Amino acid sequence: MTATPLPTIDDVAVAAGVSRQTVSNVLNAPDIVREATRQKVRDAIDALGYRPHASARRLRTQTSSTIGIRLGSLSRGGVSGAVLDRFLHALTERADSRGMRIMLFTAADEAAEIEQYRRLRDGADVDALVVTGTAYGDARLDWLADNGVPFVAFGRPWGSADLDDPRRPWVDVDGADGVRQATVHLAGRGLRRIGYLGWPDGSGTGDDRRSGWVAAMRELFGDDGAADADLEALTIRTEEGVAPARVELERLLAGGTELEALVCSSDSLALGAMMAVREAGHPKFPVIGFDNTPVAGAVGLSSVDQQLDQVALAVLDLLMGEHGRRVLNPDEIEGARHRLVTPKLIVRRSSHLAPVDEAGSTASGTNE
Amino acid sequence: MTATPLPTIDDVAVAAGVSRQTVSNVLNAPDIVREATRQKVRDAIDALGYRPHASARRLRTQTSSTIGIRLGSLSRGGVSGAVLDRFLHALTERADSRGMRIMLFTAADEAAEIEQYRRLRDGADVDALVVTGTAYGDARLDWLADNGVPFVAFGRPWGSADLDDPRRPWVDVDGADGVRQATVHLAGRGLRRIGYLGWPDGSGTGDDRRSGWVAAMRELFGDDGAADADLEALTIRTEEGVAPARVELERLLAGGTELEALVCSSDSLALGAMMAVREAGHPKFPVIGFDNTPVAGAVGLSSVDQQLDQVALAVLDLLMGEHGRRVLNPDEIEGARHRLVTPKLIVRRSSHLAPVDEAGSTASGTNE
DNA sequence: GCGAATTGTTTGAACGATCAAATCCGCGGT
DNA sequence: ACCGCGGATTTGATCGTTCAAACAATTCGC
Repeated sequence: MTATPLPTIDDVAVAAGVSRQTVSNVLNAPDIVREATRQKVRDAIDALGYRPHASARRLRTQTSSTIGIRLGSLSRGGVSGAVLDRFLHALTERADSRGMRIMLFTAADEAAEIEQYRRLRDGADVDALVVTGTAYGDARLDWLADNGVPFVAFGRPWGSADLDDPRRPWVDVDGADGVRQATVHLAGRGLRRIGYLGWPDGSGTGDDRRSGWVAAMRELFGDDGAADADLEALTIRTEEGVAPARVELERLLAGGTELEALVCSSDSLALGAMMAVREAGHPKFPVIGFDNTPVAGAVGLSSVDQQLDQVALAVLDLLMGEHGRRVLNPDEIEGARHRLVTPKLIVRRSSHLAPVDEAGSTASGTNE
Repeated sequence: MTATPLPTIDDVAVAAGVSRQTVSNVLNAPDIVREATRQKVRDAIDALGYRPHASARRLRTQTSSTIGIRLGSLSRGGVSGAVLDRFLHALTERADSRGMRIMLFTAADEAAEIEQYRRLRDGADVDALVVTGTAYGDARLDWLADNGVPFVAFGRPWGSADLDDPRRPWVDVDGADGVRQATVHLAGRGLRRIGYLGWPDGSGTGDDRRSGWVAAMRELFGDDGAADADLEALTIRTEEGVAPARVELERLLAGGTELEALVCSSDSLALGAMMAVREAGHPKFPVIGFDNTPVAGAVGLSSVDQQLDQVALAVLDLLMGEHGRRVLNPDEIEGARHRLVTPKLIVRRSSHLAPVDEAGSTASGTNE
């Protein structure tokens, strides 16, 4: 009843009447072995149910076919935590189709994360790492670049002097464009006083998103309606989270406002805002979020989708080349070392929490 | 500029003036090496920055210190998909503290999943697997049990004749108890006609949850108020999802109902119900969900939390023993081969979407 | 038809660790 | 002194694979 030992490459070799190496070649370089032999070996492989032992191969090739990614701590959950989770799904699927696997790890802080990088690298556990949640002057990217560990950041390395630095490859979502799409969409419905609800200045992502709104407003209404002062008046800043957004909007509504619609830098903020305006008796006040989290779908909130599948695809392209099946060394690279993915506005029309349609009609407008 | 080769155990041995094996012992069985030698070796390890090569160790020990888990396809996302994601977080953290890593994989269907199991097992990629989303007569569990692959299911193997079958270890959340807690909580606020909104009969999880409500109603109101017929009348069944729940409740409300509160088998259903009753002008109608997803927190929906961290802990206990640091063979086990985790009701009091407090007071009631 | 190039296959060595058995060492007992 | 004993340390073998070089079998050019 004890498990039978798994067949090794030698068992296959004997069964097929060839040598070890020939079996190995059938698996790794089929084109250099003669057709007849190849078939003979394949039959033996099938007959024995042979599978190469991954660890042995890794030891020999010094490669793991594995990509590591940190799964942040539970605490940081929140509504937006879902973005990382969905990225993870997409990455796992895309990686699988390239013969790669995803390994998770955790770390309490930046230092611990770098320590994990070191362990994973030294133990040859991973061929490359995916870094998320990049911040100004990210020490993790420096460490990885300095130590020659292949990686790609999801999120621009904002602090870096040169975004084109080939040593710091990245993929990011064009937040500015997403917010621009949302703004243009609202303007297309005849709205003019479109506000922006975002985070305090200083976060790369936040500033980028707001810039899309600023650009759209200028483009749409020119300098008369969208002078700096006007835009500043239409901007609301608050910390991330449903509650902060709601409190902030309640205060604003209490004081009276001319706002006609709101574009937000996250679904959390959008949801908080929606709850506040709804409470204040404006059932049709349009709000658009960012991230297209499940929550948005559930409550019918229009939102900008990050196209995480495209992001995952781009990450792998950067790590492995267009069609490669192994991670490339930093010096084997060619072409651009970064990719900006264009997000997509998802328009929803739930009439209960955020009806964005004009006067009861269910007419025109994109929908998914 | 090319990466310096990593130090091996031999380098350390030379530096410390001892043999390979002694270095190995310092790492794996420190107690059998003399104190003085141990320190000498430790110093050498630090000086060289040595880390054991994981693949080499795995090849020799035929062990991978890795647990595999399937990450379902993107499509099945929805609000409840978040449960798996949060479990994954918890599992990763708990596993890390036991020296284990989590490896992800995907599979389109059950057959493909079993094929992946085979690949992972044969390649010695994983020591054990965690199976989620168990269904009646789950072929995956049969395969794993038959092939002697260590695993634990998250979710009871409902179809199995014998839930105590030691060959099919499982961990699950006591859904019945969770729903019971929710029901008792509502009754404690003076409500009597507490309805149940759940899925169609036939799903193990769904039937289990409803049974908790049935038990609580009987216990609370005896046979007079909670005869089978009464309970049936208070039960609403619909497919999973926000929209189905909402439609169903709208229909119910249109026809008039005596319902005073609602306990639901998922947050999605609860959210749909909440939207419907709110729309119908019952801002204080209490609703309680299940799963405690981020959405629930965001909209202030009371919900039953699955205590996924406890689930993760139990999974590892079952796989590795109480304090072990390696996965045990199915025959090394002792004690119960399953664990039922008691969930915890999280009471929220957002007054906007589901105010459950009595007449404006913010008084008694547990909160987290 | 013979050496040279070409193609296909085999052989020894290595990857970096752990296991199992052998060796070394100090010490107490007769 | 000698033997035996037990703990500390070392030595040889091994895990399953791929690399690099050697070897065998064809084909090619003239």
